[in-house]
Amino acid sequence: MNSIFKALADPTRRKVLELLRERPMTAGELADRFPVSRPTMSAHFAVLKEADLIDSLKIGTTITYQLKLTVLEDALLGFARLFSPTAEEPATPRTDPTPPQEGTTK
Amino acid sequence: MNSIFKALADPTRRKVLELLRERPMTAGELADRFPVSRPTMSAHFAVLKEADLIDSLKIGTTITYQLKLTVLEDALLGFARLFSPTAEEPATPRTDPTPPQEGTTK
DNA sequence: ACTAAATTTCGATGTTTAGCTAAATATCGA
DNA sequence: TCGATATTTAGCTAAACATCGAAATTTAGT
Repeated sequence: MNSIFKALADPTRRKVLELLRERPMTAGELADRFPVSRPTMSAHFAVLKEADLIDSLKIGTTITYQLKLTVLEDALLGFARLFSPTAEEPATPRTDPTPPQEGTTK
Repeated sequence: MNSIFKALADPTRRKVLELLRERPMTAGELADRFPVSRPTMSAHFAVLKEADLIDSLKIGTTITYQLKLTVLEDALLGFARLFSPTAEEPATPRTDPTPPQEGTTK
């Protein structure tokens, strides 16, 4: 829980999550969109993964990252609900967009 | 916006916000509930204030802090909505709990 | 086996942050 | 004005963090 907020505290990482909202992307693809080095991006990915906000799937030499939407939402809404228990309901009983898949890169 | 997430990244600060959810409290009152020194708590208050998440009102020697609920909610839900535009609506058109008050301590 | 490509790990550096104690500031009540 | 109380500022240390370039790792293709 703390790790999620820590992960969200950095603008680069938030942007990464936003990019992954649309579709999964490879590490290189993501890195190309930021003005920092690849090792730096790699570290950001590690933080996001540590927080369980993304999944990684290795295919050949490339690693594809995918947003774990439900984890992010549960954390955000769970926290928000702490402050206004009446307000935000679970709302969309979403059909889990995470397909059976455990590609957690070894 | 970044300052808000930075502020939320620390567990002590999140707890402070939770305490203020119920009612405004003085700096000393809050400090008594944490196992850290008053100066340290003061620094946390400064971060929360910098992020515009709390208001301070000085009466005599004591400073009362109050949660700015709408700021917190707007940030949280605004960000959450980035990821599932369909899901969470503004919901409760809340009657602003912040009374006309500009006690921003000097 | 060799080479190229994608990504991470390693080691170093500068910045930020949380924490402390001690001192300063402000306000109240006597 | 004095003394007590509430809070912050100042000055510090230690740990955490973001960043880099260079090297290591892994895999694909020839």
